[in-house]
Amino acid sequence: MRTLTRKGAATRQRILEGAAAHIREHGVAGMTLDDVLARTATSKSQLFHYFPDGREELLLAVARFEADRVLEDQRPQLGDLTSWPAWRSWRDKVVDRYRRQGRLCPLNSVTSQLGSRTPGAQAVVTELMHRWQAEIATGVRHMQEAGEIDPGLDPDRAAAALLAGIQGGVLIQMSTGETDHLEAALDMGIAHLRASRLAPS
Amino acid sequence: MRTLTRKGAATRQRILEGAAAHIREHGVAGMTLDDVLARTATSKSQLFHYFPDGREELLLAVARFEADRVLEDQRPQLGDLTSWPAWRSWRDKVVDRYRRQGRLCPLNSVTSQLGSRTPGAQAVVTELMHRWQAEIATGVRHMQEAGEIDPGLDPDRAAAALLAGIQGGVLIQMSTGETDHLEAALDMGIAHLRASRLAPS
DNA sequence: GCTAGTATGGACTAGCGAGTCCAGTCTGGG
DNA sequence: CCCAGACTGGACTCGCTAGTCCATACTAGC
Repeated sequence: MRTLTRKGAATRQRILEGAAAHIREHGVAGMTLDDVLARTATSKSQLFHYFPDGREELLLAVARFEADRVLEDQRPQLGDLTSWPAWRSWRDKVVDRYRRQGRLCPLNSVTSQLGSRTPGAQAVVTELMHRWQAEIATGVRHMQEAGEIDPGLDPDRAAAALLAGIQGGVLIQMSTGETDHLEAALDMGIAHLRASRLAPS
Repeated sequence: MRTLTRKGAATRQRILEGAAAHIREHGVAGMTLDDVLARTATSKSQLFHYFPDGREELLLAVARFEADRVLEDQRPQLGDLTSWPAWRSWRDKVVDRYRRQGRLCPLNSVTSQLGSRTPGAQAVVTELMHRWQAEIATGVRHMQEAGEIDPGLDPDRAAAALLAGIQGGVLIQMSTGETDHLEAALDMGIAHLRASRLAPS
């Protein structure tokens, strides 16, 4: 696997995306290597050729793949939180994204499977959270500069709280199937930011 | 298993608690039936005697066991959210509980393992969330009656948002090991309630 | 202290699924 | 056109683990 030909890269990608798709449908526990092979019309030797450490390496690759999608799916809104309508638009996009995704969260599934053993999975999630939080915080700072949010409010902490609300909303959705909590958390978080200018907390 | 003698009930309980303990330490994926047997000094036949459906039934029982603990661990504060210091005290208790628990969340672990297959696991979590949210909402109503929270605010929705923040904070803690997000979410949620009287959102 | 039902021990099975291996095919640079 | 190295097919091993089975030991009510 030192060098990949075009054909090889394509096969590797096919396996990766096939695994990701299967996990989105059946969860990690419901994914066997043979499932992926059948679905992607590949063979054992190919899988182990491109992912020498087997299942674990594949799962980690899927985690990275899914983590990248998360922020991308929020663009361009996430990077442009410069007005209240923009915040609203972002909020709607987040809700919509997770409503579409349904009850299974690939990332949560993967990380809770790989668990604490491998540092890799945790690292992927941690980095995702940091980047996500940073982008929200940037939005908060924009609004502070525009005089729309109390300048005394800590942008990182506000972003942390908002992010936690999103995560929890999605988590609850996985059990209930409803996005009520996600929406409530986002709305309350944003409402708090808007209100801060009037009544600093 | 129609009737249990005292001895039988004790054995069943030992198995259940042993499984719960093992899961808290190693996660569901890291739990095999033999692990539980070794740990609880019981035999296969006993396990299947008390949990005829085997692993799945045991896991479900553990889920119920853990779900019960969650709310109990927040008492008496959770049931007495009648003043701002009481809210603060509850907030501290929640943070402390999850800080102690560390990076592994048994419930999340179990449900994401049992996954969507069995309706049981989802039901356990859903019911826990409902009860939790209801208790928070009751606290909000108390404060509204005391004139400490804007009466125009929807208590259930506020409780939903706060609950989502908690869940997300805990989820993030599972990756990062830090309770920062949990604390930020709780603090922001409560701050928003307090501020609502001054500046209704 | 009899006996019906409960509790327990532990060997055994069966099947799944990850990972190995080797033999054969393709590809691209020289 | 040649050959080193990338790519592919698929049979095979092997460990692990859930679940079964039967023989035995206990217990409680009568």
